[in-house]
Amino acid sequence: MSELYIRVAEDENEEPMEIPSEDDGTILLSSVAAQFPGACGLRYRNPESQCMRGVRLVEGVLHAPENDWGNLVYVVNYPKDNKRKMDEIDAASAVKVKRGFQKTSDLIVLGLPWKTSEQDLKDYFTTFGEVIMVQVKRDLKTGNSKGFGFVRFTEYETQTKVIAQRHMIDGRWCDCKLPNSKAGPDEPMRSRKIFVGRCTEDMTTDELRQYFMQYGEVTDVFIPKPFRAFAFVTFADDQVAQALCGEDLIIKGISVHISNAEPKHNNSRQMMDRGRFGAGGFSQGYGSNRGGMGGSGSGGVNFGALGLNPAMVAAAQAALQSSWGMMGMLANQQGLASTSGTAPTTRDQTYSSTSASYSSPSSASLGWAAGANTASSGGFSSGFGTSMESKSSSWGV
DNA sequence: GTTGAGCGTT
Repeated sequence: MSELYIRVAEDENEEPMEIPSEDDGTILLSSVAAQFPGACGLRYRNPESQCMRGVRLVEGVLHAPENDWGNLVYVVNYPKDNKRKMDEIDAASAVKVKRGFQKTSDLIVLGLPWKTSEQDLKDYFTTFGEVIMVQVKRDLKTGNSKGFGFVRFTEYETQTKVIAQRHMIDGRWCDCKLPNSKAGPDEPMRSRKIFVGRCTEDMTTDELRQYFMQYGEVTDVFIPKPFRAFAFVTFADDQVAQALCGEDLIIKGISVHISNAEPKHNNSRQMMDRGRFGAGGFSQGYGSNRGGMGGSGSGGVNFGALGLNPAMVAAAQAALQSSWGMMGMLANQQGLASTSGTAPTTRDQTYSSTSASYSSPSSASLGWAAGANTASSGGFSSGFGTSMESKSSSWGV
């Protein structure tokens, strides 16, 4: 393969480092982040206008301007320099400041190479901020590393930053988290966690992390296995999570829906109001009603008579986890049916139509309805079906 | 001497 390197520097006046590109000429953000921990993008000075320009970043992939990286030196962007969505989120930092001081805690570092020493750890983490303590846990007899350790920083801000990203340490990706054993009552992760519905199976945790990085620091990405068409993403800042709730975002050409991971009180109500779940919505088995819409689907948005797609079932199952009371109970019945093997057959159709059904914010509420219809049979092409199809062409799935 | 999700002898 033809190795192509582009020059990247922390600052315009700093010494650049060469970063390898991919075979298609793009550069992975992770490649940049491996050398510049915390990086969230690249920019460069446009020779003509002398203005700084951002490098296109799509789902963790950096694309060369004009399809040619040229001989420019690119400058690393860090989250704090991001002014994009941050306007809405400025209130968040204000709140954070208001809260005043946050105590730092030990962070567990998972995934360390066997050979990494405490000095290595300290050297690495010092690039983020002042380090109070590092430990590498070892077998007492052999002295061999157990592959994890701990680190503690002086500044809470540093801790937040470190938790928010993955770490390439001595050639392995490592994660830093708040230790479980000590994370007692003070883990109000709820408001910082979002539910990402309508995920597809090919979305990896890394991709989701890369995608959601643009909105703020991501501390965790969780994809339930086996595949259930949803994921949880946790941000360092709860305001970021809140700001995204209710939005429909496009990831890899697929429209995913963001909602709160723990809508305890009013969210099931909201979903009713938005027409996503009919009154009798989850009354029928998932696998038993394919093509069984017959005349009962006469224009109505009644899920009981249509097919349930995996995203709906998944959402319902997640609702159970998320203590959505009634919705959870109803969904549980579906869960038994759907896990018995019929889900994969309908998945493909459902997804193509699900993504096609996305056209504008106002039509988002039709999302699952259209998907279910299309997946059931060909019998539903009269109504708004045509407009859906015309729009589906713009999504190269 | 091996390992690769997890949770810290002192």
